[in-house]
This record gives sequence, structure tokens and C-alpha cells, in this order.
Amino acid sequence: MWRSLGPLNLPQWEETILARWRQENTFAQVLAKRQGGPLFVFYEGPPSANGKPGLHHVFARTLKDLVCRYWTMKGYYVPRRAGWDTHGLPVELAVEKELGLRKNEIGLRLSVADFNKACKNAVMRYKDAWDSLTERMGYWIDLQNPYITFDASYIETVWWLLKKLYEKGLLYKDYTIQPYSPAAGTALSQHELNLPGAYRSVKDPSLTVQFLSLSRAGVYYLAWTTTPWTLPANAALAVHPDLRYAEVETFQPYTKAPIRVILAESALPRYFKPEGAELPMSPEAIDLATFRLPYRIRQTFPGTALVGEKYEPLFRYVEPQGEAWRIIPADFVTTEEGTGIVHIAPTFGLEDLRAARKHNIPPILAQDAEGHPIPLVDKEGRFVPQAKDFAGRYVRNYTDDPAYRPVDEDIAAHLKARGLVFRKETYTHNYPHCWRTDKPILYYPIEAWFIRTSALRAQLTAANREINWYPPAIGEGRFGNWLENVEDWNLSRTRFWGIPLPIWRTKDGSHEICIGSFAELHAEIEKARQAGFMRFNPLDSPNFDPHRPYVDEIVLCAPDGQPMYREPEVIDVWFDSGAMPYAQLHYPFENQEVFERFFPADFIAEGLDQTRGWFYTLHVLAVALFGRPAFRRVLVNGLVLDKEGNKMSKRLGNVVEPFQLMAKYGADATRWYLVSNAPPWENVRFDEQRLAEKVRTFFGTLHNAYEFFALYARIDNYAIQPLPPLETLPLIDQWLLSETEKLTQEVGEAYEKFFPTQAARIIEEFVTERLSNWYIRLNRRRFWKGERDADKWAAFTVLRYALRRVAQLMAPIAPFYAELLWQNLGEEASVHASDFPKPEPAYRQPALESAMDKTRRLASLIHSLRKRSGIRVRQPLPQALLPAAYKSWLEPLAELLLNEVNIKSLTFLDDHSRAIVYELRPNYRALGSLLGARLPEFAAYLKSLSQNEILHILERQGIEWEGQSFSLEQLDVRAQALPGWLYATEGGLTVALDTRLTPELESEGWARELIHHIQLLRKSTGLEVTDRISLALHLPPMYRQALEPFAETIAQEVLAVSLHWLETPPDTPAEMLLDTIPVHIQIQRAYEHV
RNA sequence: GGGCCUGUAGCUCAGUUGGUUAGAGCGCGACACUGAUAAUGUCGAGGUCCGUGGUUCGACUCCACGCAGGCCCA
Repeated sequence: MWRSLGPLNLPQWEETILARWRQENTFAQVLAKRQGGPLFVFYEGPPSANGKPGLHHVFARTLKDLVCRYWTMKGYYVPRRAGWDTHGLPVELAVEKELGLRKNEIGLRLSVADFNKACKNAVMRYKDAWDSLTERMGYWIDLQNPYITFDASYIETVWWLLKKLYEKGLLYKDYTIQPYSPAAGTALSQHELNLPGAYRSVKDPSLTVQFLSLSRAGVYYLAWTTTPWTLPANAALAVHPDLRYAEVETFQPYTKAPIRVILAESALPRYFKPEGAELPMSPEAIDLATFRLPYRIRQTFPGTALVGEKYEPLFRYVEPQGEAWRIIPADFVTTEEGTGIVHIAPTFGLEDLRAARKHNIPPILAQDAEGHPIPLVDKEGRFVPQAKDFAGRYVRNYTDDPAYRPVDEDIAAHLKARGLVFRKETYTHNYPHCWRTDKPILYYPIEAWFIRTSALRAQLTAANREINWYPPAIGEGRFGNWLENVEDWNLSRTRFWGIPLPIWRTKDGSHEICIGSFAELHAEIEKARQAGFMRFNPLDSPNFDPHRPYVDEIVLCAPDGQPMYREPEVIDVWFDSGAMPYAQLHYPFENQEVFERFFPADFIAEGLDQTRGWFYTLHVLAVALFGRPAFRRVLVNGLVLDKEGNKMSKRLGNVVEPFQLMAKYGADATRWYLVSNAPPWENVRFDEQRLAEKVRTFFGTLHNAYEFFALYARIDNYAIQPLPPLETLPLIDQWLLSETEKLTQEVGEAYEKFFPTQAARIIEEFVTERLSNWYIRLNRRRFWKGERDADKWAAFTVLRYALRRVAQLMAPIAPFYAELLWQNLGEEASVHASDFPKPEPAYRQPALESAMDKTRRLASLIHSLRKRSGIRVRQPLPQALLPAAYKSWLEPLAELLLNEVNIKSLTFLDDHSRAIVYELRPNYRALGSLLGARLPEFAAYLKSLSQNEILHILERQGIEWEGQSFSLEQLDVRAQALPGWLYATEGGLTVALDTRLTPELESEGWARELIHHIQLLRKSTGLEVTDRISLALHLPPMYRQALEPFAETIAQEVLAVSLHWLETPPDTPAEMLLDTIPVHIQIQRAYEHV
């Protein structure tokens, strides 16, 4: 019992506790204990195990763990099941790199089956590292039975979900503009565009071209483009409705013909030098070298005036299926570059496509040999035959043709010849390139499957209001705004390692089927067998793998007898993780009742970067399919940055290795640091020094407190006792109990509102300030004094009570040390199985708390006065003087204060003693609304009052001013000073010190000084603290006389069984007491104390 | 370019519906204690509360416009 653990060594102790938890299966036991309790549903966002876990994972997992531990202690049943995210591009790219493959070689050099096999092996590569991180950091979650997104049962549920969406008309096929590499023949992901080096500075011709208005005779709209090759696909022009536009009379710079043009007013200076307005309106005034043109502004008008106007296209290679070549409004139009009129080519720009769809502008499409609509540029990057002037020309040099001539130049020349180029320049900008072929990418229409999330905006937003976000700003701001502007979700990925789209189509697109279960697929295959498309049914095999390429081999039969082939794409991995609430249970094929109870989640927690990731996909699927949110509360955590505020990355080499950290400082220290440093949603700047500091200041102090307790509990063989009745305890004990309950109350509230940072901080404050620095320090004597009386047992009992409580309160954040402390304080079971303590209101004494608080501040003030006066603490002083008003709260604690600051008595000064100067100020808070602008006047009046007047006011408990009366509550009364004494004031507290020393006081000071020296000697002689000594002293007669009355005290303090005053000084050199008094001290061990 | 977040002492952070003396810890400097001692305590120095305007009797706090950093999206 009460064994010493030695100096703080968290890593070692944690290993011991882990071993115990493992051996006793503590996690399972704790869960089992709560099984009958109310359910608290937690969803684990599945990580991907194809990379090593980092410190940011420790952060996120600490938050998850502590919330789950807290609710468990609160009596809830909180099952926690791990999961793995297994599909997706990062896995594929890693495998490609490893095998030295390119995407377009998959299926050729290596079969899709082998490639996917490699992916499946790769994805769990670091599972062991993840598992050991999880265990080592104390994250309690069921790792034995995780859900895995590549499992067939998981995929079957995803198919079921997709079919549901399909049936609701929320799943559709369309094209969208995506980055595309003609040389590689493949679309590129956003990720590939973000690869370093993808964006390169390139020079392109930039053209300002003229579109002849059909609504205003003889007027041209000026539009600017850096991709002239997209001009044949122009379908509309966009203006900003709120910008002002100007119609300008000027000359065609190249043909010199007088023309009128329209452009944004704020773009004018870019095209017209100011002096042009003064030049004569004649062609001679044109200076092409400096682009100087004479011009006159004819009229200005808002962009809205232009909307709907029509114009003559530059090229008319094909006839659009609808009303193209109109002016539409668009918010993205700016005048920072160009003319404020934007050329819209819906087939070659995503923003263009969106704007065009919004205003029913048809894309400019040709037809291929089979009559299918195609853009004017084919998949190799060449103009189609219909674009007669440029047919077959590559829009960029995709074939490394040394004789390649940029088609942009020819288009420019062509238009220039027709008098439609207003200006031609060279433009340098960053443009993305394909990382495989080094060629510029094309933004190109690609067919894809979408979820019609835009149709769900209202429901998504409404459901979001039911979610409690921590912090709320993310739910309202970042997430809310995202939902309000949500675009349709592009589900398709033209990849291999993912959940295959369960949609089969005929070649002509006339029939399609979306499969929602393996049974359904089995039945469809049976039909196909009858039609002769399939020879056997792969679903007859129990090991059917619903991945590519096996599903690709399945051909189904349309009602009209046509074969149907699977749409070749796999789905976005984010869908996988968003499907987790259903798929982890293989719902609805199994576990229907379980699902009802486990949906929605009470709590999830992930990083801020999941706003558009997991948080979003969970939400979309739940709202689309079940009409309600998938989670009730979400705690968002920020990033873990290095101490300079940079993101941790392998490239910068500033990644912190969590295993090393935990081995060096311990998981608890790491967890505590991450939680207490800043609120979870702020970014953490990780600084190892601060972590080390946290170990010292918090864990070190707490552990010292335990060791202190254990040391004396061991010596005295303390046996656990219930708390004695409150009224029998000394005030300091009552105070600690009151503070303990207050702490319990506040920590509980902090956990309750998902604010663990606050919980950690107030626990720290309690442990270091109240428990260690005040309670233990002031009560040390009670623990080591000789008598084993009730007072001593009370001290042990109260201290143990507080420590035990701290163990419980800190358990969610620092599960290891809490466990250690708990069990060393004599508890058998795990602290995590204990019930989270409820605050005991009967122990609360707010008046005592506040009195003690002020007493501590007074002690501080007195120390500072001593400091100023140069009188050391060992020298007793006669009295401290305080305002009489303090008497009521201070008197009960006077003894504590006097001991702490070594003062003999407190004197309370009556208001009329004239020892105190009062100052009156307005209570601004109370009077602000009442007096308003006259407040400063009133303040000045109060300042002008004499002490007599103030005393009078205090006596009358009020004041009259300008016909209004004010009570003392409306004033701020401050005892400002105690003139004539050494005084100090701070935070409304005032104290003065009487530093007049009497001979008796001085002697006592010497006595204490002497004790101090003897103690030093004991220590340097190597005596045990319990050894008794015989003591011999020699001092000059005058001092000896002064000290003789304290002989007993001295002997007692230094554990001397005898004190002998030497008449003559020994030969040894004298020590100097207070630098002036020569003293000889001889000590000898008398006997060993037992 | 857009949305959101952050900016307070050398560092990490508090600062409660706006209230007149802006706080803590660490670090730094000085001192004390020596029966928690590889501990502990006390004191001190240290601030243009990112900037500029505005609202108000009064702004770290509210508003506007900027600046810097971060995240996400273009």
C-alpha cells in the first residue's frame, strides 16, 4: 500500500498499464459493465492504412477517445468499432509507382486483376503500425472486428445505396469539364493537378476579339481570351450585371475603320490611353506601336442592359441546338484582366459550362460518324473535320512535331484578316500540365455519373441545423455555405481499385439497369445466360469478388434482347466512407434492428479537412436516403503544424514521429499537451519543448503530490477512512473539499460541452495551484508531526479524497496516469469503469473559496512588501494592518495567513481611524445606461470629493448628485492606501505592514536563522530526516542570552534530544549567522528513530 | 478569385452581454525555503491587444476597409 513509484516515468508506467489492460481485457470489461446503459453511438471515420500514422492522427484519436471514455464513465454504453478505408487513387498511385507502371499500361502490361490484387495488398501495409499506435496511445477501439470497405458485404450495401439514389432519380449520367491529357488519353484528377511542377509558366497569345452585335447596329462587343483555339466553340458572352459598361467610338487598329465597341468602364484604361480622348478622331492619330487610339465615350450603362443581346459568332462551323450567341450575366466576370466581357465556351471550361447551363445556352457540338454529338476538338486534341479552316490541326503540340505551328496563331491571323482582332498580345500565366507527358492539359467534356446533390440543397441545409457543431461556426459557416452552394457530386472515377458502378447499359444507351444487391445481379445473370451472353454465373461462387475486372466480365440482357455492359467507372472513395453507417452493418441485408439503434451517430470527430470530405458524404447520403442527418454532434479538430506554423510534411522534414514522442514523454503527456494547449478546432503548433514542460509542470507536480501523500501514509501506515463530518475538519480541509467539488462541477460541464481543453486547464490549475502550492505546502507539518491524532488522519483522508477525484476527472484525457494514480490510491477496479463523479453540493462553500482566494492574494502582497522593505521571511514582524471590512472573511483564516507570512498579528483598522484613504468611482457597468454621456462628469465629481465627504457618504450608504441619488452599489468604493505604513494594493485588496522590530522579535528571527543553519548542517552531515541529534552551541553572550528563551523550540525543530551551550568557542572556525554573528554548531547523531 | 478561421508579453494561450489598472503559464532576472529537496515558494521586468477609420460617455471586445498567417474551394 502507498508504494513509491520513484521519479516520474510515464513511458515505463504506461507500458505496465497497457500490459495489465491487455491481460485483464479491461476495455471489454468496461464495455460489458455499461451494456445495460443508454446507448451512445460513435462512428469511427475510417483511416487509410497505406501510409504511416502521424501526430495529427494522435490528436484526432485523442479527442475521439476522451469523449467516448467520458460518456462511458457517465454510464453510457459506447461501442467503438474500428474501420479501414481501402480504395482510391492514393493507393493506386502508390502501387503504380512501385511497379513502375503508367495508368494506361494497366490492363496491358499488367492485368487489372493483378493490379487490384497489388492494391489490396498495399492498402493494409501499415495496418500493424496503425494498430500499435492505436494501442500505445491508449485509444480504446475494437480493432479485432473492423469494417473494411473492400469487403463484398460492404460493397453490396453501397450498391444498394446507389440503387436507392438511382430510383429516386438522383443518379444520372452527363458530361462535365475535367482536366484531360490528350497525349496520355486520360482524365486527370485534382490530385494530379496539385502535384508539384504541374503548374508551369507558359506564354500564350492573348486576343481581344470583336463580336458584332445584332442588337446594336455597327457595335462590337470586345472579349478577351488566352485560348484562341476555343473561339470556334464560343456559345455566349458573359457580363457582370453590376459592372458599368461603356460604348466607345474609336478605330479598328489594324483596318483603321471607324467602329464602336463595348467593354467594361473600368477596363477602358487597359485599351485606351487617356490622351486618346483628346486626339482628333482621325485614323492618322492611331499609333499601333504604343496602342494609342483616339476614342470618345458615347454612353455608359450597367451590365444588365446588355443581358439578352445577340451577336454574330466569329465562326459558324456547326448550328447549335438552341439559342446560342447571346449575352448572359455571370458573377465571376471581373475587370482585373481583359475587357469585362468573357468569352464562354461550354465545351472547354467548367465555369463556362455551368453558366451556359444556367442560362440555357447550348454547347457548340459537331457530330461524329455515328451521329453522336462531339466537341469541336477530339480526344487526341485535334480539330474535327467540321472546323473546316483548322480541321485536323492539334490545338497544342501533342505529338512533339518539330514543324508544329500553333493553331492559336493561325486563328489570330484568320480573325485579324477579317478585321475582328482588336488587340493581340502575349500572355504569361500558370497553366497545368500533365505530369506524365509534360504537355498542357485540356479542359474537356468527359462523361460521368453524378449524384444530383444540387436538388437536395434545401434538405441538406435544414438537416444541418439539427447537428451540433463544435465549434458552431464551422457548421454555420464553412459547412453551411458549402451546402447552400453545393454542386452535383461527380461520382465517377476512371480507375480500377474502387467500388464498381453497378450500372449496365446497352451500347446505344436505350436501356440501363442499376443493380442493388448480389441476389438481383445473380437473377439478371441468369437471364443473360438464357440469352446466351453468359456461360456461367460467377455469383454462384461463394468467393465472388465484386471488384474489377470480374464485374466487367458480366454482360446482362436488356428487355429488347440487346447486351448490356457495365459502365466502366468505379466510384469516388468518399462515397465508400460516407456509406459507413449502413455498410458496416451490411444493412439492409442484415442487422436491420441494430441499424435502427445505431443511426444516427451521437458523436463523430475528425479534422477540419473533412468538411468537404467525410462530414459531407455522411451528410449527403443520410439526407438523400433517410431525410435526416447521420450524426448529431461533431467535434472538429484543426491541423497539427510544426512550431513555426508550417504544415508537417515529409518534404520539409518536420514530421514528428508519434511513436518516438510517446516513448520519450509518454502517451498521456502527448495527449494532455495536444488537448490543453489550444481548443481542438484551432491548429496546434507542435513544440516539443512545451510538451516537456507540460510533463514537468503538470504531471510532475501531480506525481509529487502523490509521492508526498504516499511517503507519510506509508510511514504512518494510514488506512483508508471515510471523510470525517465536515464541521469537524479544519477550515483548510473544508476549503480543499469545496474546491474539489467545484472542480468536479466545472470539469463535468467542460466535458459536457465538448470542450476538453477547458477541462484540462482547470484540472491543471487545481493540481498545481490549489492542491500542491497551497494545500500541501501549508499542511506539511500535519503529515509529519509526531502524534497520530484525528487531525493527521483527517489530512490524509482529505488529501487522498482530492487526489482520487483528480484521477477520475483526468481519466478521459490521460487514461494511463489516471489509472496508475487511482489504483495506487487503493482502488481495485479500473478508473475507467468508475462512475464519473457528481459534485457534492453539501461540500461547497463559495464564501470560503472566495475568502481563501483573497487570503492567498494578501499573502502575496505581504511577500511583496517584505521584499520591498528588505526584511527576510524568517524575521517575524509584529502586525499587518487591514481595512476593517476584511474582518468578517479574513478572521477565520488569520492563523493560516500569519504562519504563511511570519507575522504576529492582524490589526483591522476602523474606517474612521484615518489610516485608510478611500477612493470613489462610478460603477461604470451599473451607471453606463443611466448616465450615458454624463458619466465622465460624475466621475470627475466623485474624484473631487474630500476624505471627510467620502466617509460621510459611506456612512449614509448613498450620495446625491444633480438631484439624483445613488446607492453604494452604483459606486465603486476602493480602499486605496494606508498612508504612513508600508502598504500595497492590488485588485481591490490593500494591506500595510508594521515593520517595527522589538528585541523579542529580533531574537525570534535569530532563532529561526539558527534553526535554518542547523538544518543545513544536518543535511550536509548526511543524517536521515528522522535521526535525533545531540546539539552543542556557542554564541557571543549577548546573542546566547537572546536565544535562550527559544532553546526548546530550537531543539524541537531540529530533533535535538539535548542542547548544550558551550562556554568557550571550539577550535573550529565559526559560521556566520546573518553575516555578522559568529556561531559554532556541533551535532551528533543521538540514536536512530524508528 | 471565393468561403471560413486566426492575429493579445520573447513563446503557448485566457480575456465571460462593451465598463476605465488587459491576465496566466513557460522562458528571463532577482530572492527565499531546505522535513515534497533530481523538489518548492515569492517577487520583478516584459504589451501600439495586427493596422486604419467608424459607432459609443467608454472599444482588446461591435461595424467597415485593409495587412499577415492557415484551411478548404476555384
